[in-house]
Amino acid sequence: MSTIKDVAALAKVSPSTVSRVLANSPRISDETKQRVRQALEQLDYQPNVFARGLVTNTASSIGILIPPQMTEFFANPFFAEMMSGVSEVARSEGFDTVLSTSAVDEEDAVDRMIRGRRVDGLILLGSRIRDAVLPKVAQHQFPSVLLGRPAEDIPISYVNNDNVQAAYEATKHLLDLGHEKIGFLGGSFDLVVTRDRLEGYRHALLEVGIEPNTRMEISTYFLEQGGYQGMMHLLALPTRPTAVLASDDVLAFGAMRAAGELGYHLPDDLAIVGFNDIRLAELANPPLTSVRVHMHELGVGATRLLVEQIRASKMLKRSKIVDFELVIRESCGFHRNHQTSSR
Amino acid sequence: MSTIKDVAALAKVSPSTVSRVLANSPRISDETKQRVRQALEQLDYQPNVFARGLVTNTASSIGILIPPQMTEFFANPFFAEMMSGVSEVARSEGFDTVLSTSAVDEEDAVDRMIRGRRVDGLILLGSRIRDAVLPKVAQHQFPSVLLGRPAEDIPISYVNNDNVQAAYEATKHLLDLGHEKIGFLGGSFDLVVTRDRLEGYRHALLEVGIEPNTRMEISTYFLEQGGYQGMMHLLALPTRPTAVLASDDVLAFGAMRAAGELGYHLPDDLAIVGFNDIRLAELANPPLTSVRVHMHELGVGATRLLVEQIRASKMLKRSKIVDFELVIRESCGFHRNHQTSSR
DNA sequence: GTGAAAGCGCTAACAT
DNA sequence: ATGTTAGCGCTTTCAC
Repeated sequence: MSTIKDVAALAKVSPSTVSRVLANSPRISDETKQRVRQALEQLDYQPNVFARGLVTNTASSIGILIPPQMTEFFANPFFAEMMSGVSEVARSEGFDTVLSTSAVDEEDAVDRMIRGRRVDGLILLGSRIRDAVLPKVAQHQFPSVLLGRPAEDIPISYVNNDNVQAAYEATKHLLDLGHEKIGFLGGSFDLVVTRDRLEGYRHALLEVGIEPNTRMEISTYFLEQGGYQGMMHLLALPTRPTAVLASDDVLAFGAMRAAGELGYHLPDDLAIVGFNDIRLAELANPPLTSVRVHMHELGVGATRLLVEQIRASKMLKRSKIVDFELVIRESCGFHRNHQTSSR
Repeated sequence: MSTIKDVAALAKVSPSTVSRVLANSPRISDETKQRVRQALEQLDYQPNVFARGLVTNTASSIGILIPPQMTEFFANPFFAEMMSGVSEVARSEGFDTVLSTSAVDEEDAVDRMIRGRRVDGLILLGSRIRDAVLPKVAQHQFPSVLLGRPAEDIPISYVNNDNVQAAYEATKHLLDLGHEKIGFLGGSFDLVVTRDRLEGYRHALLEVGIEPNTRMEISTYFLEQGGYQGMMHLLALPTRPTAVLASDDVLAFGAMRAAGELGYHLPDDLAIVGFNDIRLAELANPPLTSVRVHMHELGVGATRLLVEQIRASKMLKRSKIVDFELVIRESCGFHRNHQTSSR
């Protein structure tokens, strides 16, 4: 393993000169650069990231903070697509991507990442009410981007969908189809995304004079199994919903399975709308109407915002709202046209 | 940001004593430990990973090398589940997980990771014929585990399924159902996994006296769209297959979509078997028969093997074959029983 | 335009 | 049981 000294010796210059060539300093003569580069090549030199990091205080890597509860992170195609966007931008900007899964103590994980200087910036997933991580990064003024939006007024950059409006439009679609008993199937009510979608859902109902019924609003865990259980719950109600807005396609799939097992037929007996429009939504039986949120673009946008902050070496408060579209398929009636409503 | 010196000053000891307390050295008196720990706490000390890494030459992190072609990495639930296994073990063993996506030059990425000391070990994905990365890690004697098996005889640890046997059994199942024209839908023929599954498929055919027909063996890209195109190809053949073995559930989904669009009805007109048994296989229409490969366990096994090598600080040649099961569902006939055949 | 020297924060001999 | 010292490999003043 050759060091900068070895290169220097071979090129008959000092280590500092090699370092300058590495940084492509304009103050080094072309001739010397040539010679050093050749030595670099010959010794197949690779800089030691620790030595470099120790002096520059940068890690050339960004962290993805996966909340402890989010075991579903890896299971959900939503996150996978988002990650592909993150990874794409990170790589092209010269950053590695570090996954931080903090089983137990999330705050501790943040500390390790930030203060241990392991990463230069953080992408935060899934904000919740009274989130402890957000104030922490804000306090440290650590470059960070939230995927979602902060619940409280915390100065942090974020990339989000307009979830209130999206849920509003999706619910409106169900109302337009004549449904009056519409259920809501979401993740934890502590999650901002759940709250926002619930708000949009309620708003649509109220607008046409339907009083939201909390019995119809189910909070469950973000997995197929959660959707299954939630749907069983909804269908057991004295007056069951004829339509359901699921806050995630995977929940919708679970709901469809529950409905199927009990002999309900979609879309005749029951309409279902999902969220995220993962690739398999189209392949479900029947194909699932879903709100497309452009997951890849969310990841790209978040990472761009993050890199910008890292370059400026400070926390910025910026935000970006990514478009959505309601993709209408057979799961809530045979409107064959791929009608979209965007903003 | 407090350093070890600050802690030392506060606790009125030397930096080395603090370092020893951090490492929980038995040679430090309980009294001193107490005092140092209090100082640690008070200053909210976090070790600088670079300084530590520079001297210990360890990164406390493992890398996942995602091959350039594998854009499908993130899109495929297979990898997501595998990652959850990796991440689980890594975290519990005190390692961070670094994702390395090398758009262009994979060998270069390996160099950066290995020689830049960015990670202590590597998990390699998707080996292919004449893979350039494998010899490289072997030459460096760098702790690594391949997910799959090496094509050539390269001394490297790996975790794999018995893909030959799995494809054999899956094909046998189709033969037993009376099919004689069976197509194969796989990824690149350069991939060892494709070759192995193709071998098992051919073996099953030959065993009952059917000569494999290369026209029936399609190589496509590992996405739903690839499965769709491949299936279109197969169905356009003069004598179309009545059954298809897909080397991935996502391919199978694409194949199902193609069949559906052309008006074929599963399982009457066409039987399909997939690979991996991702969660959504059960939810497809009809539910997809698939070879369950225990993706999570593959990730766990690979990471355990890797950590072992890192601890031994050398490359080991060990391997582990993870069981598979053929999970029979409606996509190839109504054998309702969840019959499994394992080895 | 290039070299010498200091120092980033930590660990690990080597002392005592 | 604890302190002193050197040094990991690099960047960056400060000289010249």
